[in-house]
Amino acid sequence: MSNLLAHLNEAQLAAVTLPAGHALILAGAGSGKTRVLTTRIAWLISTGQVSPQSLLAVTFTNKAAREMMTRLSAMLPINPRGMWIGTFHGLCNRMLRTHARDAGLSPSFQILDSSDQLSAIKRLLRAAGVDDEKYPPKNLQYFINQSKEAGLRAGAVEVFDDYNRRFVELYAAYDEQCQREGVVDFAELLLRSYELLERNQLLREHYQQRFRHILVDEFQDTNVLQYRWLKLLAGIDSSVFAVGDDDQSIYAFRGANVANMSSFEREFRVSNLIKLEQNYRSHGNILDCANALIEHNTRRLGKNLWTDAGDGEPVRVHEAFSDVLEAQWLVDEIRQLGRDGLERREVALLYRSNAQSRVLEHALFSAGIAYRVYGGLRFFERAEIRHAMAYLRLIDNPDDDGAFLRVVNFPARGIGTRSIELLQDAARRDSLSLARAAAVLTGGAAAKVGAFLSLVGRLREETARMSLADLVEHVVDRSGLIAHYATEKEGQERIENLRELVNAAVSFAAEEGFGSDMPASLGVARSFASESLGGAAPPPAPESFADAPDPMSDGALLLAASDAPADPLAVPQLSPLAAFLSHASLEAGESQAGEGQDAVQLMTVHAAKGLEFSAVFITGLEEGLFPHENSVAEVDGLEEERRLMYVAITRARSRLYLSLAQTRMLHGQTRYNLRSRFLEELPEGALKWLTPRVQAAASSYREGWGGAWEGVERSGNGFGRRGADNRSSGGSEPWRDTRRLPGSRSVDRDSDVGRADVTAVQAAARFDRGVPWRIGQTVAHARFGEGVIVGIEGQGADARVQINFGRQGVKWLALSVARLDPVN
DNA sequence: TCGGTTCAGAGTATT
DNA sequence: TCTGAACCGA
Repeated sequence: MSNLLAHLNEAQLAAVTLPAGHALILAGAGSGKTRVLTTRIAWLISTGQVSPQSLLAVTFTNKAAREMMTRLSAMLPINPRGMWIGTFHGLCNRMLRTHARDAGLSPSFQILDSSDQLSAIKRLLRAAGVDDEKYPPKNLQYFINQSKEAGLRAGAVEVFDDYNRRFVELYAAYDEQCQREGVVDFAELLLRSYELLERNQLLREHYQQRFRHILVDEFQDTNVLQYRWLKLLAGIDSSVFAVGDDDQSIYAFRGANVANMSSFEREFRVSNLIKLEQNYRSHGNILDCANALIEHNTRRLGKNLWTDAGDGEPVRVHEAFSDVLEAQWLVDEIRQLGRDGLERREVALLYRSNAQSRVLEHALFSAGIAYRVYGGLRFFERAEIRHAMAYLRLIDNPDDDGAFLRVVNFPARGIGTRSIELLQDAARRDSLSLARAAAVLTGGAAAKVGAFLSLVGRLREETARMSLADLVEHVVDRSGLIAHYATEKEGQERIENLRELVNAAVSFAAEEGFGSDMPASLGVARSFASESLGGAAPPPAPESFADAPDPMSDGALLLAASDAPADPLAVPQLSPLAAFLSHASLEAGESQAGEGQDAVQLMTVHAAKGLEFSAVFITGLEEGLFPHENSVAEVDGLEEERRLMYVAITRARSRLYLSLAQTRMLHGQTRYNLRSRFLEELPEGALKWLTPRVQAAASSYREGWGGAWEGVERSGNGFGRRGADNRSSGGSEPWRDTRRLPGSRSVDRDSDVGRADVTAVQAAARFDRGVPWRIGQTVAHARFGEGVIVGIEGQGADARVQINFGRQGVKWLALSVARLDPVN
């Protein structure tokens, strides 16, 4: 055990060995966060303070959960598989499977990923005859997920207008459809689990007493519902150990609520707050940049990274004329790093948005430098894999309409839209699944759909006693998918992927301890016989849960079973096939092969979170790009961008490069960007400019841009149609006022000044005329709260500003009336 | 049912 | 500029 705690610094040691009680660990970038978390678990177990069954650790990604388990099994002679370590969704899934009946679900419910969900919504809208122009499926999806993540069922969503009322109706209809089909979307996993605990006192108390220690990773990324779920799970005797970094909160846009950190501190009366500030990753100059930058944010919990590794090299800054030249410079620099002995995989190129990768890829490709781009299609998202999974889903559950529609005519069987529509009408009329409604069809359509159904039925029978791996292989071979792709020009890769799916099943079975003699459809969860999912007996609505928590229900018994450490099945009663299906939905798989390859790593800054590299290039440091123009108009948007920059900087171990381009091709237009304000926020002393640092930007930009600049001049003296002239504004450095403006100025060579240009220019003009507000500025209003100025119009007594108040909406306010106070 | 054309939109993303 | 989705004609 002393071994366990060796090499921990003082703060880490204190965190790891905290006595029971709630704790918040503010773990800076590179401060050994994961190490503290896993060592804490190992310490708790090895000192006998908690049994492995009485501990729950939750992360956001499967990768993080795996990492935790790997490290744990290296520290302790235990198998962490049976422990409650996993993602929020994974743990909720587990809980719902165990208590499916109490949760009003079939124990083998299937999980919809985002695109399954979107198809389900489109199907719903079509069935309901809803105008999808007026109610775009994507918007409804967003609405539903938002509501669920706020813990709101359709009945609980407040609406004030007809438009949103319709959304609520559709939300309710969507939930009904899911319930009917026995499927559950991601947000539902959490909400259902939350409701289960909330309504079932016995279950809640059981888990509250069971989980003495609850550990949460990346706490700053939790959303409202996840936080409430944790609150529900934590009993009087539980200790919640939350690890996070408010400065690395970069997921507000997908619902993360940093405020959970301070709520946690307050609501749990956290007495132990420990800051991990010693950084083991980066050299001093890099940390100086990170610290100085993040200082510009307000409302931080407060933290300062330090290292004893020395200053290291300066942070290099390079300003190129164009995006193409920026890429060219990167290539040269990467080559030089290679000559200095640095491996390719130790070099990362980071960018704010995916669109920026193309130029970089082009340059790397031309130079013959191996690279790997993160993101893109993941394994289980590939069309051929989705098709195969649909066959598997139908074998497991014939009532899965989504799966039915995906493959009823794939490979093509001559079943057209017409037949499908007939089928859907019948299904709706009699409240049947599509497969069950097929009986109503007549003629050729009946024969064709019948052939499909008997194919699925045959596959189900043939595989009934097969192991999971054999089943998957059988289905891949006999579904007709392989034969279909064999006829396609580029089908070979798809066939290989299908073979890979068989491999995935083999390793999944091995990991889960499914022997090759164990039938995959063990306890065949539902065949046509399972009426509970059909139309006849509707499953209990979630609202009815509270009725009957029978202390000796199946759930309670299963609970005991799952407590037994010897139980090889993490999830009782789930067939290997159903387990594989849920595994595939919860874990989309690797995005690309070739991970072991020695290649330069290209990714967005978001994707880089949690990673580290010897050399990091942060590219495109321009106003409008980074910070992104869309973010500047959002409440707290700029601060989130700054945190993003902070994350980017702290990825680097010894070498950090910052680069920008004066002109960039974006959306088919050449844009002329200003240098990112973030560069101005870094300490001069830590930087080394590789290109002349241009102080009086206007004059030398003019030289550098040549003709392009003249284009601007022609279109209106350089500052837009309204005639505001920077050179006549009288200031000694007129540019300084505009350079802080958000949005890049874009110029259409032939005609006129681009839209973004006009906005910036107008703002500049207003600024020059003494309107004391600028776009991007955060202001406070007595009634609407805080907002961000996104537009300025008019002058003097007529001046109006457009402000985005977030939830309160975007409003135009007359400056002569509204009282605004600057924030910051 | 497929293949070409047209059009809109273009920010970050895990489960 | 480029991509993906929607649409139309053969």
